[in-house]
Amino acid sequence: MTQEQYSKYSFLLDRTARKVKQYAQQQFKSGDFDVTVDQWLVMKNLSENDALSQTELANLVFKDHPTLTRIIDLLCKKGYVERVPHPQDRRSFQLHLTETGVSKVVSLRPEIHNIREKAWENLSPNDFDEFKRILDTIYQNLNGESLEQ
Amino acid sequence: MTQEQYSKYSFLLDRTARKVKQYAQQQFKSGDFDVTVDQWLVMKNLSENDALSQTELANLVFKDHPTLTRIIDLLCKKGYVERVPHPQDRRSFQLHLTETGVSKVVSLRPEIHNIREKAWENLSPNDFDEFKRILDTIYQNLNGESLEQ
DNA sequence: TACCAATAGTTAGTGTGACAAATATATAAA
DNA sequence: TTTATATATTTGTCACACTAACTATTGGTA
Repeated sequence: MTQEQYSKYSFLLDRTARKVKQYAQQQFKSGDFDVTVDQWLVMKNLSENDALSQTELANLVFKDHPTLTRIIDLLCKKGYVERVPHPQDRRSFQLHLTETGVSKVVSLRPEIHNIREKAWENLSPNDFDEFKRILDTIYQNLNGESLEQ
Repeated sequence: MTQEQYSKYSFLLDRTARKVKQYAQQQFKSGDFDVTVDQWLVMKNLSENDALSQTELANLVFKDHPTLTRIIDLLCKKGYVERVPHPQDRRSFQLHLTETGVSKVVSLRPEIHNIREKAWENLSPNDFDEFKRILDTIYQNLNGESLEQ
């Protein structure tokens, strides 16, 4: 394997990830879901874990704080999420889905599963295992680098 | 494999791709490369194919036209790329690297290979083949969908 | 108590990605 | 020639990623 190849694999990874996101976003749009792919990810996690702080949620979805702040802003505007002041710590909020937000998650969940399925056609169960193992290896190779410096 | 899993794999793919890009960008920054990861991709392709039009280049790097226009704008400002009017077609340009751009590519190429290599540690040659096959399968599953509608 | 470091979250700036619409030019058809 | 259609690029808008800088608050420590 020549060094040149490493850049090609990085490119391929980026290209495919963008395609997967773009495809999902197009389907979200044509289905009038009223949320983006990333907004959905946030709502889904909130539906499974109530009263998270923004920092806890950011760690769950692997987004940085400024990005999450804006996504939460948008979801609040849309009426799907509320920031509730933390009873003890005035710096932080407890996030939770509104009634509207909960029913949105319930109604979208099965549709989104169908959309996500499309990407994984023509792959075997073993392929999924391999794929996950390789992605995790790559992630770990690059993670924690900042601690070593 | 339950339906729920498909979303998890999509998430894992997105997370890893972002990590790979973020790691490279951090290294670019700490090395004072004066270009971003995507700007580098564009310059590398221009160094291998001179006098491309923006459309041809966009197809090579899988970016849409507005995105490429803005990346080229930035590279022109930095003095690495020039737009030369096409001799026959006044709508389009022939892109080429300036002298400065060429020497930038020459000097950065080996450093970037080292950076890219880091992501692929602890993986076997067979893993690379599998990874490429799976990524290509996913891409093809979602590509051309717009033609079928 | 007063100070100080750490933490939670926001804001600002830049770059990128996707999409729609606009402009200019080229090419083909009537 | 005029019209219609296609192509190349740009502009505008919204969303997301990352960095750096900032505010407010907390908690420990002198």
